[in-house]
Amino acid sequence: MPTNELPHIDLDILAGLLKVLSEPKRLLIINLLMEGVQCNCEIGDRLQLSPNLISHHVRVLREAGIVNVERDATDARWVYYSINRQALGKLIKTFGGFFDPVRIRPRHPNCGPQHSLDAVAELDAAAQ
Amino acid sequence: MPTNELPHIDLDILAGLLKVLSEPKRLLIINLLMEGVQCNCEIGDRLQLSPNLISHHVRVLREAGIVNVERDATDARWVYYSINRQALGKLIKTFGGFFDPVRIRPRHPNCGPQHSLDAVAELDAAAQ
DNA sequence: TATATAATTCAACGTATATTGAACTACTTC
DNA sequence: GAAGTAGTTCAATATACGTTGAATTATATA
Repeated sequence: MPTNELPHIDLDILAGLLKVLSEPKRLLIINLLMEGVQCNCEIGDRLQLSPNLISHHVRVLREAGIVNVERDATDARWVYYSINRQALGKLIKTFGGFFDPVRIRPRHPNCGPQHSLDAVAELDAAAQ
Repeated sequence: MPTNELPHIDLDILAGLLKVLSEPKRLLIINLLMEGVQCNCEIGDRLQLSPNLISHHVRVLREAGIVNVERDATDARWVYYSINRQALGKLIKTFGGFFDPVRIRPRHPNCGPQHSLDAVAELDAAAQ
């Protein structure tokens, strides 16, 4: 009886993604990238963070598929970060799907004192 | 120059919420609660978790405002958990607002070799 | 070739937190 | 009142991870 399970949502993967996004500085970096900022140095200036710390956070974001990284064609010392649009779209779709309040079903106690009052629960369910 | 900041989104608070949700077992608990399950014991049976561990995770969810807790009226030993619909609605709204791909603006390098090509970038921006 | 620069990698540290078992609280039932 | 039950709290442990400074890599310039 798999009841109301969502199709194709691996909660371990979702948890991993959310963990990546649960870091304030990473959210700040994402916010800057969405504004069009792109290189390590400017992020460092705007957020007052050391380059290696930014590298660390961007690496986490990149490995999660949220951020793309590419080097400048004319001067390969510079690296440009950008948001992975597709990944972001998939993310909010998965997130919104799992946490959608519409999924919440009426209570159905299978133990405790309320268990014997199942009939009442059923009425409750019918009434929504 | 606050550029493209979202209105009324505190990234620290959002990060804190996502951290709460970045735990696989907590997502499993939320999933069960959405299915109508409600008491500690059944969650323990379904997820094979010890009662104290469930208490811990539910406490985190409760303190984040995601889960409601109430005791049985006739037998106060039993406690019923439920999802806070309103909190969930606000959550997906905030999440979807912040990570919405529509927010992604064209790159605008303020440093690096591309910086001198600002005119090109402006054209890019105009072309969207 | 030597120096400078942008970014990454590495090692070390401190903190936060999931997990576990035991003790405890509140309540019910016998 | 004694025993049992549902759940919580506590103390201890282990692990994960953000942060820092130093070392390293790769590239460009003088």
